[in-house]
Amino acid sequence: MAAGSAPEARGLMDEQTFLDNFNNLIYPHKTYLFYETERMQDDLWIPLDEYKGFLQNKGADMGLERRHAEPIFLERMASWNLDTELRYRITVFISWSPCPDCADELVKFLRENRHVNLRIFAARIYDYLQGYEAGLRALKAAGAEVAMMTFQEFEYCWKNFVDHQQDEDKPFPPWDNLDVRSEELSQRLAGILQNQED
DNA sequence: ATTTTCAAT
Repeated sequence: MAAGSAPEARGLMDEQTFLDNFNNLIYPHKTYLFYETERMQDDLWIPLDEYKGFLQNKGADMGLERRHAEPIFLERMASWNLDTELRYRITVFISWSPCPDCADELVKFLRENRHVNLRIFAARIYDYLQGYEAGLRALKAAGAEVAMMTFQEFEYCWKNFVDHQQDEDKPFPPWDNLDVRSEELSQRLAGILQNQED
């Protein structure tokens, strides 16, 4: 894609939207999801830039049907018609971890698409709905990697999915207590994933 | 240990 095209067309998010929605200390009422795709070739993962970008959940505003970010992503992925003879790795960075229903949908996708590996990094744990722990465990059991975003992932997204306009080398500005919160959430997630009861 | 949770008021 041309370097001069609009940020949105290149799959880039503006800086403030990123900082406002991926901050792991606050509780926004919306979800953003970055995704990128790689294909296995000669034992190496080759990035496929045409399958890289981001999306947001759809709200009840404008009379639209409410949809979580994950079904929108699954629909977008289905439209790619990835070659079942090849091996793909899709990495998702999502501001809220999948709810139980979305986890189930992702699990179903993984069962039906064995040629796709899925890695999910979440900024925060969405624990509002009953059964969220079982949903996360089901994702892991289906072969997905599930982890919390740490400084490394926040910085990665900043560099790879955020539009910095003139200042391409603008460093990621971490918020206070990013690391402390990330560590807390990682410990919580580890406990959830290790727990056997469903 | 903590909570504001893919809104609605």
